[in-house]
Amino acid sequence: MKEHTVTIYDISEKAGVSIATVSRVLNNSSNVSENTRKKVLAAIKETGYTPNAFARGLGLNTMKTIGILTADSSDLYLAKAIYYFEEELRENGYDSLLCCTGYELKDKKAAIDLLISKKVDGIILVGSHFVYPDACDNKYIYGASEKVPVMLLNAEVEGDNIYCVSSDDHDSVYRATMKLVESGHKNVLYYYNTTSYSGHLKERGFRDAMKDAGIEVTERQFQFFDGSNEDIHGMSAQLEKAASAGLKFDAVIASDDTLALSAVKYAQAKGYNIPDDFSVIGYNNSMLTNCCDPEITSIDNKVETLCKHLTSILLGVLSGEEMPKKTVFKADIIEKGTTRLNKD
Amino acid sequence: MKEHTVTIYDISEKAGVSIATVSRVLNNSSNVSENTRKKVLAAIKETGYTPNAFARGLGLNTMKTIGILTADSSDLYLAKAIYYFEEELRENGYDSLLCCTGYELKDKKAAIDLLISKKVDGIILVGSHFVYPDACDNKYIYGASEKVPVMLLNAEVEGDNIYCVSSDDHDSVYRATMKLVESGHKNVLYYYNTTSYSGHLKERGFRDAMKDAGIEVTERQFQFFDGSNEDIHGMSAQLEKAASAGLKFDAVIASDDTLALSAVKYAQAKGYNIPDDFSVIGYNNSMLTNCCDPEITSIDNKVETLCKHLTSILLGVLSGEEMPKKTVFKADIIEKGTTRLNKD
DNA sequence: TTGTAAGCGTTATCAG
DNA sequence: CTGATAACGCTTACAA
Repeated sequence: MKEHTVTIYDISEKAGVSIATVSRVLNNSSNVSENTRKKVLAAIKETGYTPNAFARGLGLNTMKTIGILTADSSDLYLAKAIYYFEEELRENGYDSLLCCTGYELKDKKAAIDLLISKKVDGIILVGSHFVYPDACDNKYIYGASEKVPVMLLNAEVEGDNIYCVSSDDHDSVYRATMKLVESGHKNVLYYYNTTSYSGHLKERGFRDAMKDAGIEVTERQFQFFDGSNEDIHGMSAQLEKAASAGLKFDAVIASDDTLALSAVKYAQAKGYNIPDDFSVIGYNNSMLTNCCDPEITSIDNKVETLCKHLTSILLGVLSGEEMPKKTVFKADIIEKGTTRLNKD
Repeated sequence: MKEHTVTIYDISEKAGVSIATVSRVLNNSSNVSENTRKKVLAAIKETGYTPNAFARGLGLNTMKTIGILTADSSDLYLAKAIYYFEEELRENGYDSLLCCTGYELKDKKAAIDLLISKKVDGIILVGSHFVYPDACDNKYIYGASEKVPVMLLNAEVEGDNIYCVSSDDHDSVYRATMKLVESGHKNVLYYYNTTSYSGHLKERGFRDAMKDAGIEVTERQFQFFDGSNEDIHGMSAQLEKAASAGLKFDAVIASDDTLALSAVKYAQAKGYNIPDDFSVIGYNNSMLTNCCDPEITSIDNKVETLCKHLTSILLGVLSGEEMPKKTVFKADIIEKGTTRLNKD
């Protein structure tokens, strides 16, 4: 008794109609008499028939799938973004093909090619790591955009069929730095772990604020942490090392909540009183900010808002509408226990 | 000038061979003369041709895709698991279709149906939430297993074409509880936030350990937190409330690191000295355990190991091999600063 | 309102 | 070693 997967032919036979009619009821297509529709639906229910997605894909040239690329789906921030994308897309009938690429350019290229060969309808690049300072390294994005719309979260690339949604990182770090300075901090350390596009913007924000505040900065104030995203120990240790090498700082502004948390741990190990002796500002306003005591003041770049907007733009593009190529949101500074910022 | 996507016919024409031959070189199939192979490859390179995945899927009845279901891809633990799955699968030529279902049964059913209708080659259910105490609620898993192999991470269901990989949650909590008791703790509170399959095992482990230690437990010692996974505040508040209602406890064993972290915050707010007055053990040994001071002793259930094993079992099943239906790993107790456990 | 038939782009089975 | 040709299961003009 060979298992015969039920096809549209079986249904047509059982219902006593042609396959075209079956297809019509399947697609809620125009003009099917209530009577035959019922017959067909009955046959479908009886057999448990489901249309073959490949055949359908072949005919329609789409399987309603969006490729989501991210360096690391287990990163707190990226994971959140993926979550929102997946949710929004599915609510609109699209599935998500996920690719975690790591941080190597060649792996990103490979993943994007693979997604395109699998005929995704669009591609979302989650996180600023996909855009490189050297324009040449961004060619692969243009390549992809020739085939399908490419959406960037927290990054910016100009081009046909490329759409960007981001948070104004320069502005938010600028404002945060200013507040720190205005509340009396002279020696602010900038602690970062990414040299991506948005990473540069953040750093720029810091530099510009210091400049506008008339405070000289030295390169030692810029601490780059080059290790795992989860290595809180290592992060604290680096601050400790910098301090014992003579670097003075009474505040840290971090490009990421993890770094901020490590700064809190560092300061507490030193016996500093937060926020009186020492201030910290993080980035992303993730749950990590609530994990220590006092809780961490952090920049909230509203990932949910960004993701929902990005998705709606993508859906618009896919249905042929004209959509904005670039959308920028302002971030909020969420003040908690690691700062005492004078004014608003 | 209409854009004509290049097909196998174009290649066959350009190379002066039949489409069958093109297909053969495409699939490294047997017996193609070196000469014609070259011609075909040249034509392919010249045109930038890529095979149409849908057509291929139609013929082969697979697009080498695995459906990954999880309640919440932004949960720290689940996100890690997804990361490992995706990585392992892609290295073996499979893509991952991700579905975040939330915690509602009906949404899980819908998602699984959708994945099957998209013709995935297998399904991975990530996290114990997919298995319900009431067997009736697990029918949907059997339904899926009739179509494709179903893999469960941290859950157990017996059935054809269903494979389970898990960590021995009962054992690990049992051992952790015992250590706590042996190191002098009489009033251990069990703090949990899930009633899933593995949740029950953990609780069982706690109960059995207490029983074997000859310590009576009251139901008040079992605190269930029914809120967001990220609501550290709420979690601490619940402990505070229980305490002020007269519940005495000098240790917390948590079903999750988040809860453990909230216990640390609670104890520190109370001014307790950890680990001298108060001990805490978490679960998952996630980065959260390193976020506070002292750092949290936690049960490491080796998610990476589990995921890699699960994937290799799935791959085995897909290639027709006989594979173990149930694989259980022992967890480790990683002792850090929130406990002082006497012996090993 | 319904049916017929022509694709969609592969793979696989035969012959040659 | 290579070429016809029949699936694969569905959508969609075009006819009726």
